[in-house]
Amino acid sequence: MKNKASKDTIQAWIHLHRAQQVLLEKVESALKQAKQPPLSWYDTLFELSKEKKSGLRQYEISQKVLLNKHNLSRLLDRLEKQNLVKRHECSEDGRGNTIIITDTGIETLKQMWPVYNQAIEQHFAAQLTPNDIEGLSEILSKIPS
Amino acid sequence: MKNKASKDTIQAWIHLHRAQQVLLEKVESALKQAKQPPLSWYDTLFELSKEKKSGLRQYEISQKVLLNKHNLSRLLDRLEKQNLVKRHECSEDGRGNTIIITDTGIETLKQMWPVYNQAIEQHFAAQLTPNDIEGLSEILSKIPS
DNA sequence: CTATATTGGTTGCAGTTGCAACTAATTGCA
DNA sequence: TGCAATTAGTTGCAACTGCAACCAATATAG
Repeated sequence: MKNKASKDTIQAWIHLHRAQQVLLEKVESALKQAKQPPLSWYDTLFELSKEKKSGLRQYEISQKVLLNKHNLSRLLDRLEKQNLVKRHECSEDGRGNTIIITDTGIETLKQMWPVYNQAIEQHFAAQLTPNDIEGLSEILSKIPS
Repeated sequence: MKNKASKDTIQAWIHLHRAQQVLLEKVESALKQAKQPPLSWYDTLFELSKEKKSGLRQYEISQKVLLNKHNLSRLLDRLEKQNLVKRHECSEDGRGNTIIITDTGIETLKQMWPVYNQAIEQHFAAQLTPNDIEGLSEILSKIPS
């Protein structure tokens, strides 16, 4: 197996690393400026909104948003304190709980989206051609989770 | 100005976001497993190693590694405590200091690189074709810092 | 059916980050 | 020159993250 990355690879890696760092910073600061919660709240609420009725188990959210269980548990504490989600007892598994988004949670999502969306458009999409975007998507989808 | 991102854009954004999250996690955990310091140390030491003789001012490092000054100052505290860098008084500007990498710092960099390199190769490059890599690089270089 | 291993989730602690306030030196401009 | 504005860097505090230890419930194996 190859284990030494070529010059090109390193270059691409650096660009990826840097682009993501820059973009994340812009998105977070756009959210902050609009007095909205951070991106991680969005990601979590978004996953929950797709299962509005049945909710999700913590380990499911954890996989989807790539947050380890410790931090997710505490993120949910914060979300719950703001009434954005609610922990319900889980009938099939006495250890766990089912997380369900509240109406306030849905509302928050709705308020965050335009800010998030606008930041993506401005700092990401506006810098690229439609072709670039399609290519990027295709290439990056090959990286396994 | 457009401010609403298309479906394709969002898809690409999600892939970018996720790929980077996954890759960063793999690299960090490879470093940790090899008992090496985190990536941010590498980035900083690397920039300093390019100016081994003259060193860099904190604000210069800050721009290069995209770390704000508060955090950089404390990162340097940690590096200095490990004797990887040294803060020298700056003759041209009494407020600032010049950071210079030590031999131990260079050594650390040398030890980290194979681990880092191998992780990039395995989790990133090995998943893509050379064409992908070149394309990715070209596209992402358009995102301004 | 019991003992053990595994899994889902929480908690305490130490380390890191972000923010705001601060000091000190430098620059700019009247 | 002399005073306000800016810049370089540090520090205190609160929030967040990672890690290890932990509890409780379920799955598994003898």
